[in-house]
Amino acid sequence: MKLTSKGRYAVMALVDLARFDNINPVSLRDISLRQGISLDYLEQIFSKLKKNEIVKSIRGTQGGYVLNKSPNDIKLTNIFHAVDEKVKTVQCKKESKKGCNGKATKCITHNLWDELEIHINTFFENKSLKDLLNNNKETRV
Amino acid sequence: MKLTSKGRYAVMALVDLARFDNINPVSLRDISLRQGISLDYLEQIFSKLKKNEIVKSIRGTQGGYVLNKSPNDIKLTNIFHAVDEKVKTVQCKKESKKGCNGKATKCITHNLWDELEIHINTFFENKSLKDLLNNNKETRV
DNA sequence: ACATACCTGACTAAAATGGTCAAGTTTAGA
DNA sequence: TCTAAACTTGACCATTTTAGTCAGGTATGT
Repeated sequence: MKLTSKGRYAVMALVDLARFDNINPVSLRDISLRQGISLDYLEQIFSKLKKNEIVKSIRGTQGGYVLNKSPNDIKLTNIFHAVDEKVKTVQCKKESKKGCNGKATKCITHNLWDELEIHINTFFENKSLKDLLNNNKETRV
Repeated sequence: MKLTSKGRYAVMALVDLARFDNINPVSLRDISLRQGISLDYLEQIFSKLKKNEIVKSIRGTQGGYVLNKSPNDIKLTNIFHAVDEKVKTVQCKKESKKGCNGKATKCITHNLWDELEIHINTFFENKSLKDLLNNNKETRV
């Protein structure tokens, strides 16, 4: 079980964005430089964040991205969902013969994964961008 | 973020084993049939479970595997650890220029992943095989 | 007009995943 | 003692996912 870097980058980029978007939109180029994330990759990520209305884009010179909601209203759940970083515990193959369906034992551990999923999602639902901002204020240069 | 089927199979197999090992050792062939898991794959998994002293093996005809501890003492943490199903949230590349080390911002989200890891591991540490057994008694045929 | 910045989609190398296959060794029981 | 059941080990492999890169765009402020 692991967290992919796409989800990680999304969070890092948004925290970065949240810090700097007070006055002007923030360009991906700046985020790329500050966070050490490939610009091309960032573009993919922000495309998804935009589709999910987490950020707004402003084109042209001096353009960039801006948060579309207050940091307090952007939960980690939203971010991960936007970039397809799902908490997949188990897919008991939907139509399969084996696994959850066919057998008498019926995927003994089914309940377990449900519980785990809830456990993790609760964590993400209770964390917002704002929490991360506060958390890191002292490390700001 | 996802749970691999290796970890899932390990748990399923051990629950199965725990149910049937009262008198005789349980052969992987039986588990394979009951749970619909490839025998060859089970062998890989049990090899690791044995190295981690979660099960014992008995060779020869009528041989098989037996739990090495009481179900109450086998936590999910132990199982996942045995089959290398780690909760990896983030590796801030150890010696890397980018990411956590070089930059002034210093991996803004570091604390977050630590918290998450603790959150998940707590869940696994508090779940034992016995919990799963009780949980599923009613579904037993 | 032109540089800056967003936008889009195709492509790809490398790693992880989810196994299979082959060739054993050990031991109970006929 | 012979043999079949069962564990043991390690190599191998196809597919999928990941983590990007590349190559083109399009929009817009100055």
